[in-house]
Amino acid sequence: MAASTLTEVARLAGVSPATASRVLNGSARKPGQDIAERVRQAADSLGYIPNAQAQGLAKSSSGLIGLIVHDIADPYFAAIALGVQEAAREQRKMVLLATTAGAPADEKEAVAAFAARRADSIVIAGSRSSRPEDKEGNAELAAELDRYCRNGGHVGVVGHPVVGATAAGGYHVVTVPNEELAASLAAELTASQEGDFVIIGGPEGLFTSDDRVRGFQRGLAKAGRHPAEVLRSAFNRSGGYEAGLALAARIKDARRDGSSGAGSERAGSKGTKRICIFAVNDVMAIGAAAALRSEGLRIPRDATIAGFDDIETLRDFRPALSTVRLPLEEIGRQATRSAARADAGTDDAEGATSPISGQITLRRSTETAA
Amino acid sequence: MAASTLTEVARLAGVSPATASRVLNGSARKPGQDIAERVRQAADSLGYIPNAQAQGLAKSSSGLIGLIVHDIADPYFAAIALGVQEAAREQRKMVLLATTAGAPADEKEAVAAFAARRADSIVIAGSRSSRPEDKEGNAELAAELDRYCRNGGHVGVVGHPVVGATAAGGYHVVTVPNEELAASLAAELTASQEGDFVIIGGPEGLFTSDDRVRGFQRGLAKAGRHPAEVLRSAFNRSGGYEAGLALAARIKDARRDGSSGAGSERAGSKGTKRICIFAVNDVMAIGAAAALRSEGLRIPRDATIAGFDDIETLRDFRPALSTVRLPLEEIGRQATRSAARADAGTDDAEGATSPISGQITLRRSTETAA
DNA sequence: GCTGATTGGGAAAGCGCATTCCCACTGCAT
DNA sequence: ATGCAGTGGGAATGCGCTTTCCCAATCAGC
Repeated sequence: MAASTLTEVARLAGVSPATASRVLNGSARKPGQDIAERVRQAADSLGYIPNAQAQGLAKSSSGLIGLIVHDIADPYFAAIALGVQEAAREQRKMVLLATTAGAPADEKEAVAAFAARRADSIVIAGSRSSRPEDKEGNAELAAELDRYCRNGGHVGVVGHPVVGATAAGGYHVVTVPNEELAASLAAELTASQEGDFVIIGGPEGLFTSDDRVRGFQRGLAKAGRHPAEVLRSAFNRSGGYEAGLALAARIKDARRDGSSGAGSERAGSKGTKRICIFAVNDVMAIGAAAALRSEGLRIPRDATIAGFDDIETLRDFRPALSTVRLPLEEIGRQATRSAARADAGTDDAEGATSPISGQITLRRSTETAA
Repeated sequence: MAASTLTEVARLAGVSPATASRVLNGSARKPGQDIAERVRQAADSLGYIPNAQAQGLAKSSSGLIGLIVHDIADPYFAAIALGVQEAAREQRKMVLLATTAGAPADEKEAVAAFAARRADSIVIAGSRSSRPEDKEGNAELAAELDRYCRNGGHVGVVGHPVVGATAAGGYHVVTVPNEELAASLAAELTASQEGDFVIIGGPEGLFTSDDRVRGFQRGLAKAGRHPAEVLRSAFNRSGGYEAGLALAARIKDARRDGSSGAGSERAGSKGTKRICIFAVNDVMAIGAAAALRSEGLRIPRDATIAGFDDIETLRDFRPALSTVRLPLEEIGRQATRSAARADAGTDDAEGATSPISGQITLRRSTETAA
């Protein structure tokens, strides 16, 4: 038994397909009460479900929102995805998910697939990169996105504008003040941290990471500190772990070198106060913390550490992680809404979404009292 | 500029749409080399992207896989989603995501939406429930799923069969041996835990939760322990937290009552050894642990605790959580594959996926040495 | 009671593609 | 030279729906 069609419903109700269509799927013209009733009854006696593909073809709009993330299992993206999902629901649309591991080539492919499905809008989360090896991929991605926009699509971008995008009206970026927030974080930290700062960053060229690094350095400079050394590794937990391992070795070395003095200074003498680590995201921070711990170092005793994002699942981590809270769900919602609003032709200035802001959240991992 | 169509490409290449279709989208008939080349050039000079909706309409298959989860931000579901995503990619399909908070009514709606989009298969993760208030919703959900199956759809179910499903060939359940694993966990725990066991479960009627509770009790019984008391609360972190708060109070009371004796016994005398808490999933366990900690209790000193799932993001939690490792990604993959295989008409017995198994993983949170 | 405006329903033309059917042509064997 | 299978391309149909256009019937206004 194949799914029943509008025509069957119409026949059963004794009306034309046109009329059936008008009553079942909101049309401007409302058929008479009696007829409408007949059609409706016929419809659910047959268990009629409209074929969205056909509807889409006819109306040329699909009710689909494409979402591109690096990794849906990463809580950062999962939170954004939840927001997107909610916004989609408001618009009575469904979301098509693509995970790309951040590879521009895959992202391009995803965009093409979304375009093929005539997604009404697409939301692209996850940092763009400007790494040389991604250059070509980025260009293709931008071209694909541009084409999508020129064909009437709208894309909501989380964070940074897409590199090389030229289609004017199609892009709607939700700006996340990564740099400012990182600067503020640095400012607050300098108040309590006496030792040197070290930054664990993602690969160079990853915008989100670069912004946060830059902001943090700026904050340090403003506070009269010298710039932090920057360790680069993968933008995930294991990246953080690796960097953490390197730092652990260094901390231990420093301690050994200076261990001649009395035991009053906890992290060696020689002017080397306890270092403060800033990892550009929470997941990396957790990885780094795990590495330190595995090397017998304790936080905040032997080193302090701060992250970024304030991932909900990680809030129960101990010592509680100092970080910058970002309204991830809201970010996802806004990206989705802004793209949709433009899609609907509503004036973008009207009901513009409030700018994203974050909140410095100092917790145990950077306490210096102990 | 609207997206270009097959017809335009054909015209530019000087061939008929039929031929263009044959060369651009794999058909049984392969046009000649020269013509194929002409068409392909025309296609990408126009930036042609096939309209998947139209293709779907014509072929009546959409290349879509519907995925239903309770909450994509829950790491459990996120991990499954990742597996589904991977399997979808193998099949060159895209996944449509729906989050339903576990409400059968929403799930029914999601199924209908998937059916409307003619999803080739749908994967439904997240525990079904048999709670009385969900009864009606469940029936409707089952009806909707049945209808979807009768219309040729295939559904992959994670965990428990859908209640009330009658369509024979359409369902493919990936069985997770929750009960057995919980029993094994109990068995292993009884070896080291001397005190009473307490179970923090989800709402009664949630299959996953019920299975784990039942299995755990069975394991206890087998080891000659008396059944654990079962505390019920929400199947998420805050549920665990609440229950944890209640337990904390109880532990403190017990300790106060028996605090007359010498300080050698850590958790009061009076025969009340330190209790062992089994939370039916990791997230709840973390919540409970947080509650205990907030009440000044320490794990495993004042109480031990174990979870279930071995959520990756939670592995860095300290004390490390004893739990049961479940191959969540693999579960997602299998659910997706089994539904797809049936869809493709491949013999299901052939290349049948290996049964899911878990692994008891004891860590610090249940250590009794300290 | 007649005209013009309005309403309410149906017929039909696509939306973009796959696919079946048909036809012209080639190459081979007879 | 003639017939045949085989090959490669095009015409046409239909997937299920929306929407424009058209037409009959109703209503108001004079």
